[in-house]
Amino acid sequence: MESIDKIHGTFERRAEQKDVVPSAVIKRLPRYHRYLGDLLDAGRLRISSAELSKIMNVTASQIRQDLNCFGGFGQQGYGYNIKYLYTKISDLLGVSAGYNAVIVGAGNLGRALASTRMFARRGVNRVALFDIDENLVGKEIYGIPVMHTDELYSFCQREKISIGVLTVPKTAAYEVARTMAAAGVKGIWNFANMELKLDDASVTVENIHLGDSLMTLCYKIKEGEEEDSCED
Amino acid sequence: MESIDKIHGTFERRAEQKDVVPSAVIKRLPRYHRYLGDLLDAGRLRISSAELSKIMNVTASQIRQDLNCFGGFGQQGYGYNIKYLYTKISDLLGVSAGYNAVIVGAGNLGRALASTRMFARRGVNRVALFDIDENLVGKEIYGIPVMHTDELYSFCQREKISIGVLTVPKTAAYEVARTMAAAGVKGIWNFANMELKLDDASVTVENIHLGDSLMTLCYKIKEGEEEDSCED
DNA sequence: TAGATTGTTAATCGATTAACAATC
DNA sequence: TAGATTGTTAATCGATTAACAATC
Repeated sequence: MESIDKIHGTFERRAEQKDVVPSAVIKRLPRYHRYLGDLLDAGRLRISSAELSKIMNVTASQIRQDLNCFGGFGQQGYGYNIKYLYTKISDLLGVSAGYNAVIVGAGNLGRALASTRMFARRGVNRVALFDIDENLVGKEIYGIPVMHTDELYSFCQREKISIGVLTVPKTAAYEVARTMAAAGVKGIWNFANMELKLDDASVTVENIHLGDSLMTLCYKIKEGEEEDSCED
Repeated sequence: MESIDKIHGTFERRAEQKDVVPSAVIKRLPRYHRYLGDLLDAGRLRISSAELSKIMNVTASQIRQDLNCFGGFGQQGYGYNIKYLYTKISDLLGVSAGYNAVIVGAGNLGRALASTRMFARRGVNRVALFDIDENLVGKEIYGIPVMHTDELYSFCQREKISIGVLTVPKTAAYEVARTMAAAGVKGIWNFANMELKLDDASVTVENIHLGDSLMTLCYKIKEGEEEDSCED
């Protein structure tokens, strides 16, 4: 049995965030979170930077450097307590903030997102779907009520919605986004295939560009083909 | 009227790819492609690195540096010919290779992807959907035939499929991926919410982690909130 | 205590920006 | 020609890796 209490005491004392966290580190946090979650599911209690580096295909040095931006999470001679580390990264990423989200656009994509456990796993509550299709309004999809987009503004205000998921066609994206921003929504997750720019600096936009990813895949395939033929 | 012929002659002479293209540049290419496409749609003929830098929110220096990795695309005193640049980047990214793709998993996500013009715009042909649901097999979704997953292997072999889009549940992902790899598929676009690792080095995997993006959004929201309260 | 493994400094590497000569 | 703007070099900045003393 591990002496977890003792270790935690040590952790708590030292855990202080450094001045500025490099953006390169922030970008890697979700991936750490994912792998630590898997290790936790597998029943693992602790891990060294060396072992984690093998699993994640990065250098052990980078892992230690990264995790140290937020204060001493590890313990010399022992490694990292997985549960503790997972919780700390969750906190850092705002997973435990319990944000409320609405999904605007109940088409295939909106429904695909609504159906997953992605939100719940990250502490985000999907409280409603919105659409302009009268056939859908009033129904439930995967247990989530569908409301008319006309009600979006008042609903977001009333229910303290922090996250708006945008799965409407490009043409409607700006209007919906501005409505949500005006109603106090703090983050927009934009799937509308365009770079959404809002004047309101208090609203964060995360643009998803699946097309870019598809192009990167094409590039890599093409690269592979060229390498094959480079036999001189 | 622009003297495009003369400029193109010059371009062709100089357009030689440098030794190694930094991965940071490759990552940015799809974004250049997107913006140049928009400019093209807007009927623009040419653009300077200075103007493009304003639109794209990057430095003009970076644009010139990036585009120069592939040879001289621009012309001093003139700028860049948008059409020419767009075509060149398309070629670099493999858009003009005309790859064939199948989508495996005809659920909400598979259908959402099938319905978009994303593939066509990037020169990728969606030739078939695959599912194990007998109610769907034999039907068409958005004009694309749905076939049974049992036929996946022989179909990919016969129809020279280069890209496999994976929108099946996590549990089925590895089996489907290995089937496709064995049938000669060169790239797998993986939406199965897990890091797919294949032994076959000739197959490229592009993992989509929407959850990571959602977490990044949560982080940014949390950041914004903290800034507000930092008024000392 | 001895072994293991972190935290942290210093060295290296790569990416970005600035500046300007080349040239259209 | 004069003005504009690239291509390219050099300077700066940030991120990664290596190494090892600190310490559990």
